[in-house]
Amino acid sequence: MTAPQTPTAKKPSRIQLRNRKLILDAALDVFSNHGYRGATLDQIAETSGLSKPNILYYFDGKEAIHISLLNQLMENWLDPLQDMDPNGDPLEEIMSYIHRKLQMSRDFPRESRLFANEILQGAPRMKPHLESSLKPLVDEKTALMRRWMKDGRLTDLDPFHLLYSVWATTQHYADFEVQIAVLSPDEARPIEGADSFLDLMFRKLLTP
Amino acid sequence: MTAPQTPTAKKPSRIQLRNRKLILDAALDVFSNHGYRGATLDQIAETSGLSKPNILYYFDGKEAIHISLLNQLMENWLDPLQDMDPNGDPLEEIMSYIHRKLQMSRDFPRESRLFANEILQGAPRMKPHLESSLKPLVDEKTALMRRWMKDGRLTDLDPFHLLYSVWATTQHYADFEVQIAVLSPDEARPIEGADSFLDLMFRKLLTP
DNA sequence: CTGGTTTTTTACCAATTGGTAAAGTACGAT
DNA sequence: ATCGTACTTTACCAATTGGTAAAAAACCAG
Repeated sequence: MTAPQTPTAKKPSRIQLRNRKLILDAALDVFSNHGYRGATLDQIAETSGLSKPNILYYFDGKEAIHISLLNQLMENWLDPLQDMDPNGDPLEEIMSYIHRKLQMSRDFPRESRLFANEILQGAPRMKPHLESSLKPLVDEKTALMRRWMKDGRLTDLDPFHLLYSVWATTQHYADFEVQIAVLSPDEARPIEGADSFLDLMFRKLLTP
Repeated sequence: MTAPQTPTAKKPSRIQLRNRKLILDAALDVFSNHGYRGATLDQIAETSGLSKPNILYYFDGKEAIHISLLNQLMENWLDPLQDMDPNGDPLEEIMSYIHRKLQMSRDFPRESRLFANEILQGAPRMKPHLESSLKPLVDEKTALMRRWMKDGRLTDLDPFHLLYSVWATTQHYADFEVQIAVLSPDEARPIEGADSFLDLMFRKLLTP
């Protein structure tokens, strides 16, 4: 038999587990900073501390690494929206979604930028995922919001644009971090300020 | 004397004018879709209809083309903010800024993505510009907004985060166009909907 | 310790990429 | 028409990039 390549083997060895993690972490660094085409295997090799052929022993190629990262990302990315609870209080459900999204921009900026890069460049490797995973979830949650609105428990709004504006404002702090760092007053902690600003903004929007 | 290279000559000929425009337009296409490192001179050559050496006759290299685009971009980009009038009505000044920004996302999505790509990748070629051009302007306009707030003519808010949220929500429609196209109901015209949604959102935010 | 398996290194490619030299072609003022 | 200049093409590089073959080293069950 040939090498394990993609998760082929039943029992990934200790070494395999460690090295895959090393590679994916380095790749996340590189891809999120340069985009797919701007990233090189040599950079990933150097960042991970492994040799290039060694990296290709664990992954089928550059694209396979990228796809692996995107798959991994998609799972965590959808979590907060998934958690929006039909039985909760509408306003508070949405507000807590917003806060979680902002937290993710703070804690996982590389992931946010990886995603932004992929979408910016036309989502060549992720469009199928968007259609198969994200769209159904968004359809479900926009329907939920519409029900809340019809029942008079939430201000009437286009739920799609509401989602877009949440994504835009929260992810902005990760994706445009450099710009924000240049512009914000030196003593400011942008994300902290964003938390209370966005809370105010969306509360006003969602309250009659 | 050697070739004109960078705007060296006093009188750019008709041909020079046409070809420079061809090149920059093609380069805008390519850079905005693939980012700096992902773009190739060959792609720009093919898109523009000129040969690669011919392109290098008009520009000093790949980087020079990119820089030229960014410079050009910066001018138009700052216009709407520049136009925010200290003598106008605060609420209407800000609202019309928002609408102009959204219009630009609709009419110049490539420019928006070029900018987003550059910032996402750490603004290696634009950070100086951000500091020298954008920052002073932002400082001026945030000061203006603060004056409006102190005079009780505008709701009290952090003017930086207000700006960030305007940029985020408007540019999102250009930068994440693919995602929005996948998610939005087939018959929807996203940007039209955005116009009234953002109008409502920011009016509510800026009104007591 | 030993023999097979997994992991890593060494030594390479072929293709692509940004860029150049120099010869050839078109232009436009006289 | 013609001559100097501006423009374009042809024919190349050298460096980088994704990827491979195969030997060498490390690992580990018995």
